[in-house]
Amino acid sequence: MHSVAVASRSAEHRDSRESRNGSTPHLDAVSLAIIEQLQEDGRRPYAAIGKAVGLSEAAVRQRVQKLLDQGVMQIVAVTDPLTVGFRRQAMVGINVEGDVESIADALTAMPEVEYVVMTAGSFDILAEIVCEDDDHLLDVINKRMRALPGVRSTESFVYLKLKKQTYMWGTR
Amino acid sequence: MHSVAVASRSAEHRDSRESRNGSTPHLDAVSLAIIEQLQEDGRRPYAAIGKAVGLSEAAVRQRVQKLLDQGVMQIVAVTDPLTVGFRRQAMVGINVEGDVESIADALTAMPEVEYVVMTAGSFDILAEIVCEDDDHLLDVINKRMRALPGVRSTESFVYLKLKKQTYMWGTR
DNA sequence: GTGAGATCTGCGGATTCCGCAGCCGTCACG
DNA sequence: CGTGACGGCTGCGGAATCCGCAGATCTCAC
Repeated sequence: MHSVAVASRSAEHRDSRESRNGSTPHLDAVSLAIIEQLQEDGRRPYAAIGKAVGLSEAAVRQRVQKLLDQGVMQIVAVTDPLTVGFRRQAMVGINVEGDVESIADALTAMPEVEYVVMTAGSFDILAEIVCEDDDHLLDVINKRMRALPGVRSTESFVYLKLKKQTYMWGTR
Repeated sequence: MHSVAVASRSAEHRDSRESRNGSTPHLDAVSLAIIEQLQEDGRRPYAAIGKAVGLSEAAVRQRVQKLLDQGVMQIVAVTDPLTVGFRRQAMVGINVEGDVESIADALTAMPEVEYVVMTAGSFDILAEIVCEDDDHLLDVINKRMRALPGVRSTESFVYLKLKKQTYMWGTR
């Protein structure tokens, strides 16, 4: 059993070395498994996770802490904003002239903007907005987003009903 | 101090009664505050939350359990899928003829679909897809989504870079 | 007014969290 | 080849947390 543990550990090292091609800080199979456990239940005890992935409780704790520190993962409560008092949400498609990334950064700085992604297709950027009411939504879109220099046009999709929202990738 | 606690409790009751107009199961100020605490840190101890919102540890535990059971909130680990090995993501705008909700339900049943929302605007539905590679993405969009009866057209926005992803509404 | 229901509190006992020391690999360097 | 630094895992206690339960209080309905 001891030799098995050693073998699996060196295998992980091989994995982490191979996956160091991208800019993102590696991620071996064990950390993946830990993340999957926490995607099922963000409060699952470290000992239970350790049993599931074949690691001691302390090792799981150290890895989780590292993943959090590195920003690879965050453990949070998520809700349907509509049930929490945010009446108006919208996805906004944006076309940009000039530097797309600087516009995206400007959007990122807005607290009402929950989600910003650069895309290929008929929009350069998609941004999700969460507001308390129509006035607030209108203000953000027309006064603040369209006022950014370089924003050529925007198209809004106001949310009527949220049907699905999961965070289970890797768990299927 | 005892009378103060009683007063605040009856105030909460008033809140919950007022907010019972929507179809969603109420949500008083204390539960809101608990959710905010867990949005900052999903593993925060119940006692610490209780101190912050003015409730005993056991009461916080009962409320959190209830919020989870009711599906109002979930405590999970969230990551940037790109760092976890899912190379291709896309937002897909969909136009529907006939019953929009049944199409949305069909999309919800697909494991690759992370996010489904019914919208007003030039799309009836927005769906976010998370896939491992281009083949997988192509398969989901062309073979499965466009094959649904009632789907008139789709437009895809492949993700190039995720710039922001937060879950802090209510905490600002 | 009386009982059902919901929610909060307080309290042990079991479980979990957390820091620390020690061990064992790998790697770099002389 | 040896040696020292470093990262990661284990095991171990003590402190903190979790969890179920019984009792109290308030509301609501009949």
